[in-house]
Amino acid sequence: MTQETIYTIQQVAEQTGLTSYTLRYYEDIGLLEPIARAANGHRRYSETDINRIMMLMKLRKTNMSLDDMKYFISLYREGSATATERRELLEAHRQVVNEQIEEMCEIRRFIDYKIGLYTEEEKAHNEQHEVSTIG
Amino acid sequence: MTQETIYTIQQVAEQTGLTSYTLRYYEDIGLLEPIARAANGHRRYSETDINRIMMLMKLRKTNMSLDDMKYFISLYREGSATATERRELLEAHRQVVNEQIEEMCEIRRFIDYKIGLYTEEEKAHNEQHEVSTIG
DNA sequence: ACTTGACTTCGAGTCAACTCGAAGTTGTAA
DNA sequence: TTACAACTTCGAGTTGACTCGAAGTCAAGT
Repeated sequence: MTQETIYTIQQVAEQTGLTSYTLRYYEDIGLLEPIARAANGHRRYSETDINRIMMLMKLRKTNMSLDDMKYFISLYREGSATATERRELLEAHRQVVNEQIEEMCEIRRFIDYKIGLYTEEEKAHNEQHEVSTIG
Repeated sequence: MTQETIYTIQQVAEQTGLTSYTLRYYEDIGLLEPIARAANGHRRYSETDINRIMMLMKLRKTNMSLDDMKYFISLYREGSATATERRELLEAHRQVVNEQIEEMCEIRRFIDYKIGLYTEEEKAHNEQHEVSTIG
């Protein structure tokens, strides 16, 4: 039995960037398994818990809702029988992520175009300024 | 003076995918200029209005807040003197968008990795199933 | 003349996702 | 032993971004 490193809620907050409020909230709504407790009742997070949190953060950052994440986690709890459905869910989500990336790239091109226009506008403005300085 | 095409709020809603509620809301909070009115007081959107809306939607989709968009628009109203600041804002936002894209791509790789694991898990599960079927 | 339907304003309500505060407990440090 | 900080639970409050409904106006169609 290997001795697993454990973390306090504050340590996890620092590591993940989530607040302790959010960590308790995620546990309350069932996104995290009930976290192990020290003798005094304080939470003690394992590496496994941290991994789960990291995974949730990745899904969150790609705009998956907490409800959808809850559903995914519920499948996870049901064990290996749900592996196919989980894979299908992930595949669907990958598609969503792909579309988001594609859209962002398109918008980036738009922003580049806009920046180009502004650069011209500034040039015009500066020339205007030059004239009024000269004239 | 060229005759510009004009649109009703419903037409704009259909074109943009925003609701008429949202269009009025954006105007209320100052993201859009006061929209021109027909004799009966109904809004009549110009191509210029539509372009502004499209731009706002792009910024929104890249997670710019309404408050930040309001600030950008306020600079826009102040005219060509603010061109430099607007360009700088857009450049900063492009950076934000770049980081979002980068992060999304990273998460996509993670999802791909996870899908790989599930595919293996499914294989194991199926072999297990085979054994119990045979046994 | 009258109904229908799309609009108008304005204030209030909703929703997701946190975020916080009060009141109480516990372990360490002065 | 007493102060202090970090935790605990639980319910309530906040924020951002809409979303809606009530009450009224107006033009067009029957």
